[in-house]
Amino acid sequence: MLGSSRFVIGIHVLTILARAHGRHPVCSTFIAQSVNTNPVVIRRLMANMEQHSLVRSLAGRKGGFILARQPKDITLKEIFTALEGAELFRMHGREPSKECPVGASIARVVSGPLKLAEEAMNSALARTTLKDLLTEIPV
Amino acid sequence: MLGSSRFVIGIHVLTILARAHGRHPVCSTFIAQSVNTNPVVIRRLMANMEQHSLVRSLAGRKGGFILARQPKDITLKEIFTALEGAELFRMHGREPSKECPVGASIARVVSGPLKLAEEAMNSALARTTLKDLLTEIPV
DNA sequence: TAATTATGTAACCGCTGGAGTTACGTCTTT
DNA sequence: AAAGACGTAACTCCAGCGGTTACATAATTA
Repeated sequence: MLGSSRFVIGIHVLTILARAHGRHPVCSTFIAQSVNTNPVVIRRLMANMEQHSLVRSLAGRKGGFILARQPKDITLKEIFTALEGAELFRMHGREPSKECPVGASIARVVSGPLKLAEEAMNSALARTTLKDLLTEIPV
Repeated sequence: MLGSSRFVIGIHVLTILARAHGRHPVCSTFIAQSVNTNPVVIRRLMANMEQHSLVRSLAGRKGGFILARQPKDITLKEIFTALEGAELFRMHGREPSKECPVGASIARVVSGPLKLAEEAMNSALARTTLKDLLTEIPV
């Protein structure tokens, strides 16, 4: 299982922004109430998502967050990459023994199949956009 | 990223067993040296893998672990399921607010796409067997 | 211009889970 | 009966996530 719930929270947050898209910014306090967490937690997520050009922040009174792009152009894959990082599989904590033929080559041997699996997951995530999710949520 | 390195360690361990397949059991101490960890860590992994019929343990002197099936019939998908559990994505830690339309429906809306992504990853992992990995490791 | 209300971020705390280790009971072979 | 293997409990250490408070900074607006 993933180490954190940042991905699902990120989808939640961006779906809220998609609902307000083109109308008004949404502040971290409002979002935090929907997610049932602290506003600072939301702002920390937003920092990552702003770096990946998913959202923009507007400072000052009447500020908040808005989508940086159209809901139809933002996919779950991008959200995942922004919040969970590129690496899906955690490798050995300590270096395996180079004395053992398996230990010496396992990292290389395993990298191909794991990369394919990661790409398969990313491709699936890329098929869903925020707009897709929005259509399933009542107005 | 995944919460643990149990999956990659599991692949490592089973590859060692595949190399000895049909010849002799391998003890947890030997495996632990290759993985560079403690024998107990290995035995704990093995408990899960035995439950999923990937390995069998032989007690007593000259005991150890052997594959429960042929290397060509054990896929990375099974190893993943045995060691990381079925759930790939971690959901909200606290329940979202039901007052907000997004909070009230996000879990349901997101479940479909996430399940597809998980299945895509599993399908990719199912395409690699222990035998495939073995052919890439020097004798 | 001053009050209000946002974000940005540091700092700290508590909890959980993975991983490492020791210890010991049990089982099978020799 | 001794040796050497697994099974498992119990303990520790540590990293990372998530929650919280606090405060500097920025932009609106009365």
